Amino acid sequence: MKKHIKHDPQACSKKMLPIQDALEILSGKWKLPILVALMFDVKRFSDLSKEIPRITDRMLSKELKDLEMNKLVKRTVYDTFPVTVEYTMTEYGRSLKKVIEALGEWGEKHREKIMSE
Amino acid sequence: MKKHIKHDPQACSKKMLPIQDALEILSGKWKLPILVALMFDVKRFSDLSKEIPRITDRMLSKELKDLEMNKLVKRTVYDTFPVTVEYTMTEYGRSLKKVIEALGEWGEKHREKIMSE
DNA sequence: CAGCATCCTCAGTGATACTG
DNA sequence: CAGTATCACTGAGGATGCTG
Repeated sequence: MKKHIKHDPQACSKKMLPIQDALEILSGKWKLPILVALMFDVKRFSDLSKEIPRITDRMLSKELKDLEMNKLVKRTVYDTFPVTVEYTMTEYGRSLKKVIEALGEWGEKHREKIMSE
Repeated sequence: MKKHIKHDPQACSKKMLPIQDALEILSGKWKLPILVALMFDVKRFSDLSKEIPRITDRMLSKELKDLEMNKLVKRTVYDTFPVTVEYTMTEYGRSLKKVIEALGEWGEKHREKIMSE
């Protein structure tokens, strides 16, 4: 029933934009590792650098800026010498957890599916 | 309480791989538009080409191959002249719908959040 | 310590023309 | 119709060295 309904591709495109926003925010090689690293603890720049294998300072800096712009991560500067900077996942950032879990669960099943040929 | 629990970054990395698999499968400029186009209807190559603005044949072909490799899409060739090829979303492909919806819902809220500054 | 500036490489994508 | 072949371009990301 209702097979005659026409699915407007334009309407679909409107739905697509937020999906692509979300994908873009998680896209790139380092966003997820950084978010995971900040999921449980506040970390400093050098902590993240050590904890995330092979990331360069340049990329860490750039990705943290992106995440900060999207309000997923908060940057706090302390007036010490040399300066200390702490990165925290915001409460809003934690709202991504559900999405990430959904991705993870599907990915898990996908691994099984593909491995079993 | 339980603040003293140490969160093993190695354990986290293991969790991360399937998440990144899922992200990779949806990554790129055209995967989502193609999946959306096939969500409700079987389509032929030229249908998809028309329906997805600005996609080139080259990319359409490549992305369809990727999706087929991941068993999200099925390719059926009909022995007509010239040949006819149909692309269908598999049942398995539909299992992505929940994930995509999760992304979409978060993306929706994110738009509001960012727009409201 | 927490980055930035510079230069470089390459995978992803686009443009165009061609084919079974 | 349903692609493939070829070339060209761009931007993500890497390497290295420098700085407040």
